[in-house]
Amino acid sequence: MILEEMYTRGGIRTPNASQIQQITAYLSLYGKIEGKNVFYWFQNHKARDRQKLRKLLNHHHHLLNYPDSCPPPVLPQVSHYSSVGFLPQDGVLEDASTQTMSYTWTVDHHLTERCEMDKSIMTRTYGRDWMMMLDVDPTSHCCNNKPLKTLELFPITATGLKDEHIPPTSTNN
Amino acid sequence: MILEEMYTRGGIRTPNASQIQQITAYLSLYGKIEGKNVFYWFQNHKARDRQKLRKLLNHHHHLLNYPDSCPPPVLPQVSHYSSVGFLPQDGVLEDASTQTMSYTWTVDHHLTERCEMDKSIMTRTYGRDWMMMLDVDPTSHCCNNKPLKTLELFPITATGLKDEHIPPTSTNN
DNA sequence: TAGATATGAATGAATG
DNA sequence: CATTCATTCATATCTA
Repeated sequence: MILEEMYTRGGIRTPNASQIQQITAYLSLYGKIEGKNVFYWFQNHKARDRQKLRKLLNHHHHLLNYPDSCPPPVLPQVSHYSSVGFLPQDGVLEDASTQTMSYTWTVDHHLTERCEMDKSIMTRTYGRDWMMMLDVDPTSHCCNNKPLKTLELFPITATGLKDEHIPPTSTNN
Repeated sequence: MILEEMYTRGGIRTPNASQIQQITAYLSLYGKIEGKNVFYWFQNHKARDRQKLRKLLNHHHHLLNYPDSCPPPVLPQVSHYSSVGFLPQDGVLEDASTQTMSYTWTVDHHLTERCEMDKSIMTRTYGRDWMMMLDVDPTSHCCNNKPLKTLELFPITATGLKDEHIPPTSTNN
């Protein structure tokens, strides 16, 4: 948590030897620790942080450039469901959203079929980072042949629980 | 990320069966997924969130009750080092010279200076030599012959280093 | 429910 | 800095 603070609030990304020494000295108050630990921590943290960001930007990129050519690899236009009551903790999701959401997804799905260069684009833009590719389910890239039956799945029936093997659903909320 | 959005921005913590179904249906656009996956995701996320918070609060508790009887279990008052130039990415870290935290750092600085035989070199090299410096624990290796004054500032009793042991004692729930 | 075990994710440690 | 590899964690899951 301390390092996290230094990283996030302090903005430290690549501490130099001197900084590492001091940080190490400070942290050693809590237990055995070496400079390399601190070094690796920052290196890993920065890398994974950046990776996360890139992933995000990549998806954002898709949304901006192919808003209706394929389903967003990750984030489904927040504006969509948020304005449709998708996010609200409550049960708005239950009724009202069903229709609207269905609509959105339907659209996405329709357009899905045209997205084939998706991967190539990704590769072209972030070729070196294949790790990002793992985000997309290979079996259903963005153009899987899943029928647009999503809508039909919505008719939610409380009974569906068992079928899904959903563990004890604390019906609270 | 979609789930994260729902959790954070949407405030969804414990989706009910119905919600889970819809979320699952939506996510299924990206690949194979079952309701239980969504269910578990929220369970995990919430649990981890709670745990993180608990830990944080616990530390704060320590800080508030034993401000000078033991080393700060976690965060060394952000406000302090942030206003003292502790965090800044640059090298401001070097000239720590202020209040509370400063003490620690000032002392640390002194200490680090003693074990600085090849520090300057690596600072420039940034190669294998650079890492070598990090391999040693500043408090126990090159400077272990000199009692850490820092410790005196934080009267650490015996192995107070690991008071952090907070096993999954999920007393509640 | 309390163990025992399997497993995905996170993260430390390296390597080139 | 991108990747890889090994552990650790925290469940998910199964069983008595």
